[in-house]
Amino acid sequence: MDKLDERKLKILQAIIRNYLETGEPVGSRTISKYTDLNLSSATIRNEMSDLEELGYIVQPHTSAGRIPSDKGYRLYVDTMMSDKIQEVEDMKEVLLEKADKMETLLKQVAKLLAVNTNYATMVTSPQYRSRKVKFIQLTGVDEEQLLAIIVIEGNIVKNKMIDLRDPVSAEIILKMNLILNTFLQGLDPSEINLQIIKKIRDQVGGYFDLISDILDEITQAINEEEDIQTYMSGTSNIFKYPELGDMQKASELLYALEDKKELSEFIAGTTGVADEAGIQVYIGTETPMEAMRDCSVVTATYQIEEGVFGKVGIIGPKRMDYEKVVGTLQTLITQLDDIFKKKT
Amino acid sequence: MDKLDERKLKILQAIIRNYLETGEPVGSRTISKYTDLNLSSATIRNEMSDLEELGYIVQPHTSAGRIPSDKGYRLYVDTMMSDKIQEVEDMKEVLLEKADKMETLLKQVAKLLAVNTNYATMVTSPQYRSRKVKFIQLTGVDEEQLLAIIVIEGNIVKNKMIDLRDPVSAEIILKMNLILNTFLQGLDPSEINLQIIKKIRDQVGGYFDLISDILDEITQAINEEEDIQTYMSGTSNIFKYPELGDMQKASELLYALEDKKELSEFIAGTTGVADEAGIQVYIGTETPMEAMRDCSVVTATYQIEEGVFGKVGIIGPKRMDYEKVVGTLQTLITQLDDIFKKKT
DNA sequence: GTTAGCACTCCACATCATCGAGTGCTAACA
DNA sequence: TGTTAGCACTCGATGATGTGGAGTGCTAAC
Repeated sequence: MDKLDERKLKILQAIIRNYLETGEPVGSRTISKYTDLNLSSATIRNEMSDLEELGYIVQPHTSAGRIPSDKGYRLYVDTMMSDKIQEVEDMKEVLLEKADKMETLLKQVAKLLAVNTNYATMVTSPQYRSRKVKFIQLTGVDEEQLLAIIVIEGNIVKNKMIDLRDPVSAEIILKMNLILNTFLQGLDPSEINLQIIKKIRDQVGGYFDLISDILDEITQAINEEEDIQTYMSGTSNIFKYPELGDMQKASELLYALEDKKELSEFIAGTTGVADEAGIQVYIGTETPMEAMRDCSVVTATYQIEEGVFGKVGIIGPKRMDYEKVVGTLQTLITQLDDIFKKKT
Repeated sequence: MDKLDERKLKILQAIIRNYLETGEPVGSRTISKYTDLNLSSATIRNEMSDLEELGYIVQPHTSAGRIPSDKGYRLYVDTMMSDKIQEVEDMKEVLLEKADKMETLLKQVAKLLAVNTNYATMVTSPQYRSRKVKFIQLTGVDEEQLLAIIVIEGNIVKNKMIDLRDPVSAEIILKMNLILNTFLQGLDPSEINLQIIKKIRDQVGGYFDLISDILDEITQAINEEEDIQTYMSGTSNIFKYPELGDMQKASELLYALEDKKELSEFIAGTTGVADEAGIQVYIGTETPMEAMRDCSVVTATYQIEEGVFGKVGIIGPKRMDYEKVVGTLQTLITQLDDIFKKKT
């Protein structure tokens, strides 16, 4: 039913392109000149009337030009976007310079993207699927404290300080190290059950309180909500787009962006992989967040290693430059891949 | 020269109080009714005229009421603020619940403050003055990687992964541990010089490359810009205050807030302790940041232990409720103190 | 099927008048 | 000398009004 003929497609594309650039409703005369169709404005008007009836464009009010509807944008990003390869400056170098630490790297990514695109960006820290203990190390720091280092599969390192009720000798610590590693290696938290705890206790012989403390801390460290951090940047960019910029909307939107929880859940949860590069586009009401009804969100997935991945999201007005955003994300993901591969 | 008599003070106070509440210029008639001075509006007008001449209040335009100037606010917070003790709900419990980790705790603090005050808040992570190595531990993770754990005075734990060019035996690792600790304990990075490196090398005998790698990572870990994190919350609150809320100003301000670097430098650098509780108030142009000329900033210092402290800042409109903010910060600081004391 | 022409719509913008809060000043009063 | 009532004046905020222009839809001619 929605079959659009060649000409309608061309006109729709022209409308969208133009609107993306100017942000103002586009009229029939503009299109008549803008395209190479050599049609008069009147003809265009007829076609536009059809396109409106089909729901691809809307009129903000009678006697204004047309702007794309969500449906129109959708068609555009799905089928009409030109794959112009982005000549984004090589981001890798900028990134590597600062890549001493994952956290810094991700912050840097968010910032870089924000500066490059002029939209708001967010990056979530990688989520680790596996939570198997790879390695545990207890070390006496001083008389009162024990440092527990837990390495989880994927080389995530966690440390916990454990308060000692009574001093513990170096031998005991060594012994515990051995025993803990023997029993816990390769387990994930759900597998650390009473039986295992009992075995450990038997082996150590005594120090019940201490063992409980230690095991508590270890399981806590592993489970630790794998604090999906979200790093944002460029939120103030939304002021650059008048259609988001009236007090009301801007404040709502910023408020929503600030509530990182909901947002990151949405972005992290964008599982359906739409695109070979894992890039997904959400237009207007396609996002689950009310405050974003006038926005579009583009997400991408970066992967650190098998099963360890995080998300990158760009939030902008519906009339965002999808080509550029998608292109930039593509190169970014590629370059991140390179970085992580080298690091491993 | 600026001696204000009792009556002028009372009037100024009334003006400020009123303006803090309403946010609108206050006229003479209002004051005449609002105060218990029993003076007619005409008299008030004369006094107001004087106050204006002295620079404590200004008129946005002829035939509008007066609003306090920065100087007026300053006088107010310095001498006229009532010390009404804030009956802030006990924040301790809320905080302790989540206080498993410093980072989470601080984020929580920022959020709590933002919700409580309806202003924008920021919290900087504690800064450690001393950088002395307390303790180093190398552990082989697998054939290719070595985990270095560095504990710095104040029990800051850092870890670094070190790629191994060739496998290293457990004995060697043990030996290195011993040697590294012998030579590096109690030193800060500036003291790790060539001489010491040479000594270490001599002792280990061989493994030159590895030792360089390890020492590199260690010094890097210690120096690591002690990433003064800043956690912000409630930035969208600024929309609640119309005087900050016009596009232009709001966007500037948000932009400035986003540039955490400058902001946190300012807030972290607020060294002069003005108040017995370490609370400082910056009004309007007293802040070093241009974008904040219409804002006030209140900062406080929390201390974790001797020499380890961080900052809390509240950013709001000049007509912020100073009493409440200062009060809230005071209780917050007290409660944080309690929390940290208990933890130690 | 396409186009020129035309009446019509509606927003954006500027102009204008009005209203009211608040001032400064003067003159009278205690 | 300090206080007050009265009054003219200022100036922003608000709303009504008018005008111009961009753009549409429709009709009739090509």
